[in-house]
Amino acid sequence: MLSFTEENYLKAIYHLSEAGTLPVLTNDLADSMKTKAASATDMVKKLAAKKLISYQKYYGANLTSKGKSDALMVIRKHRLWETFLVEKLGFTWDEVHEVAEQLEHIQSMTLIEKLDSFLGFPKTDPHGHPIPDALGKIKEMKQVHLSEFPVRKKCVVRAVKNGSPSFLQYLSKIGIRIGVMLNIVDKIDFDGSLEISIDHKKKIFISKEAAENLLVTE
Amino acid sequence: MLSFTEENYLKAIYHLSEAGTLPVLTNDLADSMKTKAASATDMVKKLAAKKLISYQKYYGANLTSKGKSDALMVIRKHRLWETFLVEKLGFTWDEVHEVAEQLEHIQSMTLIEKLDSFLGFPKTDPHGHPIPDALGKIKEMKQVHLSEFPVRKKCVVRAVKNGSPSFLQYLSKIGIRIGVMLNIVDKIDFDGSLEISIDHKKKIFISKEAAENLLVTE
DNA sequence: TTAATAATTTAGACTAACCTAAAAAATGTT
DNA sequence: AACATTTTTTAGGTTAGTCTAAATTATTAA
Ligand SMILES: [Mn+2]
Ligand SMILES: [Mn+2]
Ligand SMILES: [Mn+2]
Ligand SMILES: [Mn+2]
Repeated sequence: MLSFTEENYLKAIYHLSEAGTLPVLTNDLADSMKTKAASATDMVKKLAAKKLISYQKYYGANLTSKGKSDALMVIRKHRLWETFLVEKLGFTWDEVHEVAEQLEHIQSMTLIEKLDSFLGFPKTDPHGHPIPDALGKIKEMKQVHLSEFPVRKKCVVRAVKNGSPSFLQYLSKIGIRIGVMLNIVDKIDFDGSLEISIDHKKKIFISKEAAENLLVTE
Repeated sequence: MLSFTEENYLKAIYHLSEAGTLPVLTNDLADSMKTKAASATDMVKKLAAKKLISYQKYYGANLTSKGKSDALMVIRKHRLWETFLVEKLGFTWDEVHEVAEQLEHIQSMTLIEKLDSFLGFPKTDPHGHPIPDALGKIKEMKQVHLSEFPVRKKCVVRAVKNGSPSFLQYLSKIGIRIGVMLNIVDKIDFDGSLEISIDHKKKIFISKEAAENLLVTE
């Protein structure tokens, strides 16, 4: 059985290999875990000994298929709990991540399957992120960053990329939620900021950085 | 902030001082924590340094008022989660304890208050045990062991004393649940076993030990 | 009231996860 | 190709929680 820490490292390696390039480098892993490179080295050695990653000195780490499915199970739990907190307990989407970081480590298959059923087998979490199924299969969605979307063509917000509380609170404040319809009215060359309309109603300017953290589809 | 282990020790000290005589002795604490006396000694020293218990060498430990309220908060969480598992997720009463042992350590006051509200502010958990309120106040119930109850006088099952899965499964099998009406038809002098009727219907014999672990009221 | 027994504490050691500082390897630059 | 810089690993140490074995204190019995 894995410790909380081992589970957190596996999840971090998964997310880093999703985002960046393979293999996952020690310094990136240490940053992501808010720890030091020496500690990350200790842990990758341990995970490699458990065959959850393949690891070569000075080269980096890659999840094995066992490691990947363990990581996906932690992510499944995290996202199901976030969904529970929002849908059933009335948390807002900016409050749930921290609590889910703890709940994702509860050890009980029965619990997570019953929770999934209680929630009606949701496909995505409150941030629009896909929830892996009981077998660890995750449905990749072909979404594009709002910053790359064409001007004057309506799109729907599907997910946030950066899920930090401050970004989520900002989105709530300006009326952007999952499912909302956007339209890029104008793109400002100077700084890459966008003038957008939200649900055909109010127009507002958002920064390039904000637009890069919104995932949309047609 | 307390570690999982510290919380578990505090809870054990609370339950031992509830059940037995004060102060709580090292060996009893070690047994209850399924560890060794030397480890229990280490921990009582630490808890005493944190002013959660008073402790004198060779004498034993008593909770301070801070220690008691911390213990009661863990118990509140444990019992609310057990209630959630049974009421909302469809667990049976013999399955929930182990999972609640993990869930009781999740750190979030907001979470537990929202959970309480979601459950409709339950007063007791699935085993009939009282749930401390948000201030740590616990409502003591004047219940009596079925083994001490008079013959041929109807009573209602309010709680189980021993909550082990095997006892709970046995109770389910013979149709004893919280709220069921019992009547002692006969008391067997030989071994203290009881012949009882359940809900005015079927009659059955139960052992003295079983009767000592059922709490009833008139 | 002394001796035997039981309970408790101390001593010393282990593991997981972390740290800092130093050494080694890889990478970049002239 | 040689040197400088960055990245990564190793060495050695810390803390929380555990253990076994030995020492100490308390309790019971002769
Ligand atoms: Mn999250
Ligand atoms: Mn999420
Ligand atoms: Mn329980
Ligand atoms: Mn209970």
